[in-house]
Amino acid sequence: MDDLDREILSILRRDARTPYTEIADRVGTSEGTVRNRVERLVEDGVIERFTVATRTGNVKAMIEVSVDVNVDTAEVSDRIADWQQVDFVWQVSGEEDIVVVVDAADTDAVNGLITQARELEEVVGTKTRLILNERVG
Amino acid sequence: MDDLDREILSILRRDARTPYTEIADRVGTSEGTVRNRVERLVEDGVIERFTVATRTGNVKAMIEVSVDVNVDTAEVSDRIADWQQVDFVWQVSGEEDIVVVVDAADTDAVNGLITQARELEEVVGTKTRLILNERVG
DNA sequence: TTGAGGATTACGAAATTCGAAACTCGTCTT
DNA sequence: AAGACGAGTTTCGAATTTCGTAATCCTCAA
Repeated sequence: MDDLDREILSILRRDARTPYTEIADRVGTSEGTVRNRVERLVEDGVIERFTVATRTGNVKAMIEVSVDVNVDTAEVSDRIADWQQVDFVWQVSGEEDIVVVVDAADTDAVNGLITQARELEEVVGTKTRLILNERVG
Repeated sequence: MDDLDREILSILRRDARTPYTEIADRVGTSEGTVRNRVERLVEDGVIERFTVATRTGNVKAMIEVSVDVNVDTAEVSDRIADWQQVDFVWQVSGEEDIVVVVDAADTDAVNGLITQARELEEVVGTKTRLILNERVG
């Protein structure tokens, strides 16, 4: 992981469809080198996957979920991850145990998801933040 | 957003480098249609961007940042987004104002980022959660 | 100096993307 | 009912990108 790798990653984070040829021009090397590097980054697990960031709805939100003690947090996370409109589920340290990032049609839909979470046996509380704006690093 | 769009999206979420030709075969249509659809999805903002999910370090964390009143939160977010190791910066509603998702080499590096945040004039406090596990919806 | 191993570059072939024209199919108008 | 129209789809050749592989370059150690 040298600076060249980091430059390539930063280009791919912003647009993963940038051709190797263009990346090569921008970082001052050859297409083959960019290709080798990207292959190695995937191989090493630095690049977990090529994907698309979507916004199918109009509202994104973080729902911080507290679960009861003696609950299998991983199992609850799995169930939540299956819900439509859920982008990510993180198990986290701190006051709450699970953070759910959702992409919903509107605030009503967010509310529905919160309700759905609170209705789970294992869940003892939720705290929600609307995501007003997103930047990529 | 019909079922065909959703099928295409679900393929791209798993591997955004899947060629149009292959997507077309898998969903039973032509390359041109897949191309038109993807272009429209990007146009409409359903696909925000093509990107790579990375894990350059061993620790991911969320740093919740509170800024002073009368501070331009967007501007602070911009500055933070430029830091190495930062994946996302969200402006959020709720107790804190900004959530920073970072991907760091180790807990020391996370600590460094927290310090860096707290050293900003505008920042009045931070609260950090380690991300122990991530699932995709 | 020489050789080995790894990274980089070069280059032709294969695959993919792209632009644009042709086509399909339902709907509206007369 | 015929014709016109528009949105979406398909087709196809050209341009671009990716891919496989062989040659070259570098650096370090003996």
